[in-house]
Amino acid sequence: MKTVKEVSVLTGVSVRTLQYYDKIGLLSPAQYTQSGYRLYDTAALERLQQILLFRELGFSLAGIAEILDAPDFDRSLALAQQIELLTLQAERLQGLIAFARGLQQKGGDCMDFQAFDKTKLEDYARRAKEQWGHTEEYRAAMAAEENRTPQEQERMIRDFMRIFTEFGGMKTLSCESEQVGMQVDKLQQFITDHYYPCTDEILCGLAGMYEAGGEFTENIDAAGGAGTAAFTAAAIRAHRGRSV
Amino acid sequence: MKTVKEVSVLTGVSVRTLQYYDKIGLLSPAQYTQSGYRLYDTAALERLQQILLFRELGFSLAGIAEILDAPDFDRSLALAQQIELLTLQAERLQGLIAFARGLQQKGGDCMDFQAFDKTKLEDYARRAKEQWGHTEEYRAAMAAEENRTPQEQERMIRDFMRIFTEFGGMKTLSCESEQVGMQVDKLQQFITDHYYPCTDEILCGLAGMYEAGGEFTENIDAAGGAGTAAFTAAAIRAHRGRSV
DNA sequence: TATATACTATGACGCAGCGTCAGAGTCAAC
DNA sequence: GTTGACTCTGACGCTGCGTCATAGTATATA
Repeated sequence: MKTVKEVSVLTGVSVRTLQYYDKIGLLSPAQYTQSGYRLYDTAALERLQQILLFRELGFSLAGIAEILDAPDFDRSLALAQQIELLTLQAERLQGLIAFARGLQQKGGDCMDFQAFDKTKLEDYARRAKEQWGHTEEYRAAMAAEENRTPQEQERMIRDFMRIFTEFGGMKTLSCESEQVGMQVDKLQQFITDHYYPCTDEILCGLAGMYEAGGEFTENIDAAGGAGTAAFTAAAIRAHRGRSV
Repeated sequence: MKTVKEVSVLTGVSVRTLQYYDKIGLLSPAQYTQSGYRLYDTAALERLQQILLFRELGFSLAGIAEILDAPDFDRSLALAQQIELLTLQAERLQGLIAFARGLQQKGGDCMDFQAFDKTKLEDYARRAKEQWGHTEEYRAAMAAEENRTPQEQERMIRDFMRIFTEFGGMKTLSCESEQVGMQVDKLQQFITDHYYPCTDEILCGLAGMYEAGGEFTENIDAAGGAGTAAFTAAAIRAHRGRSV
C-alpha cells in the first residue's frame, strides 16, 4: 500500500493529479484510511500505468476510462484510430513547418499576401484556357468559377499562394521525397477543386510555365522565396514525370 | 465597413471569436455604431489576416498581440523560434506514432511492460561489464547506478522498453532513413545517460548482441514485435557502421 | 507532552480559446 | 406593426490539471 506521495514520486504524476483522477472516477485508490488518506495497491498502480500509456498517446481521460472500463472494448481498433489521428496531426505539422520556413525565406518583414493580384490570376486562367479550354471538364469548372464572390476569390488566392509558400519551405528537401510528393498532390487537388480538373498532363504543363521565367515564376518566388518556382517544377516532374 | 457577420463569412472566423478578440484587445473594429454594433474597415481586416496567419502557426493570442503591437519586434526571430517549436512537436509526434505502431504489432491485448525483468537487466549489465568494464568511464557510471531506488530502476526499464517498442513501429521504414537514425541516437543517448558512456563502438557491439538470438533478442522482440531486435541491429549498423 | 515537520484533504479559482445558451436590443422590409 | 435576421452582453462549460488557502493528521524530537 502506497500513499499519494509515494505513487507520485514513483510515476512522476503529481499528487493533485492523482486526487483529480480519483475525483473523476478514473483511478480510485484501493482504500482510504479513517482520516481519508488514499492508499494504492499494485492493481491500482497497474491501472495507472495503463492510464499513463494511453494518455501519452493523446487519448482524452474520458476515452481512457472508456477503454479501461469496458473489458470488451476493441483496444487495437482504438489504437489504430489514434494512430491515424496522430498521423494526421503529424502531416499537418509538417505542412505548417514548411509554410513557416517558406515565410522565413521570402522575408520576415514583408509578409505580403497580395503578390498574386487578381489581374495576374486572370491572366493565368486565360493562358490555361488557351491550352486546355477545348476540354469539356474545363468548361464545366469555369461555370462554377463565374459565381464566386470577390471575397471567396481572394481567399482562394491566398490559399493558392500558401501552397507555394509551403513548397518554398521544402527546398532543403529532395524533390523525390515523400513529403514533397504529398505537396504535389496538394497542388493538383487544389487546382482540381477550385479551377479545373488538373490531370497529370496538365500539371506537367504547368511545371513548364512555372519555370519559364515570366510572371508565374515571379509570383511563385514571391510566395516562397527565390527558386521556389523552379523547385516546384522539379518536384512536379519528379512525381508526375513518368506518366507523361 | 463590414459587420461582424460579414467578416465572419469572409474569413471563416466565428462572430463570437471576433467579439472575443475585441474584448481581449487583440482586434478592435474601426468603429462602433450608436447601438454598439462593430464595424470593421480594411485595416482591421488586414490585422485579422495577420492574426490568423500567426494563429495557424501555433502562436498564442498573447504572443500574436505582442508581435503585431510592437513595431520593432523581431518577427523573423519569433518565426524561427516557432519553427523550432513546431519541429520539436513534430519529432515528438513521430516518436509517438512509432511507439503506437510498435504497441499494435506486439499485440494490443497484452500490453505487457514487465517483459524486461530485473534479473535479465542485471544479466545484461553483467555482459556489458565483461566487455567494457575495464574502462574508467564505465566504473564512474556504475557508481551512480548503485544508489538508484528500485522504483527508479523500474521506470528506467520501461523507458528502455519503450525505445525498442518505437523501433518496432519503424520497421516499415528503411534502416537508413533519418527518423530511424534519430531513434538510434536516442538509444545511444539513453544508455549513456542511464548506464554507461555508450560509444559508437559499444553500440555496434550491442547490435551484435541484439540479433544473436538470445534473451536480448527475445526481450526486444517482446517490446516491439517479432523482428524488432534484428531491425534495431541493422539500424545501428546503418548509422554507426562507418565509424567502426 | 509540546512542538516542529512533513504529509494529506478539500474547495475555489485560474489558465486558453473559444462554443453555447439566455435575455434583450436593433435594423430593414413588408 | 410585425416578422425575421442580426447584434449585444454576461454567464457557464469544456480539458487537465497547477496553485493557493485552510485545516486536519502522522511522526519524530526536545
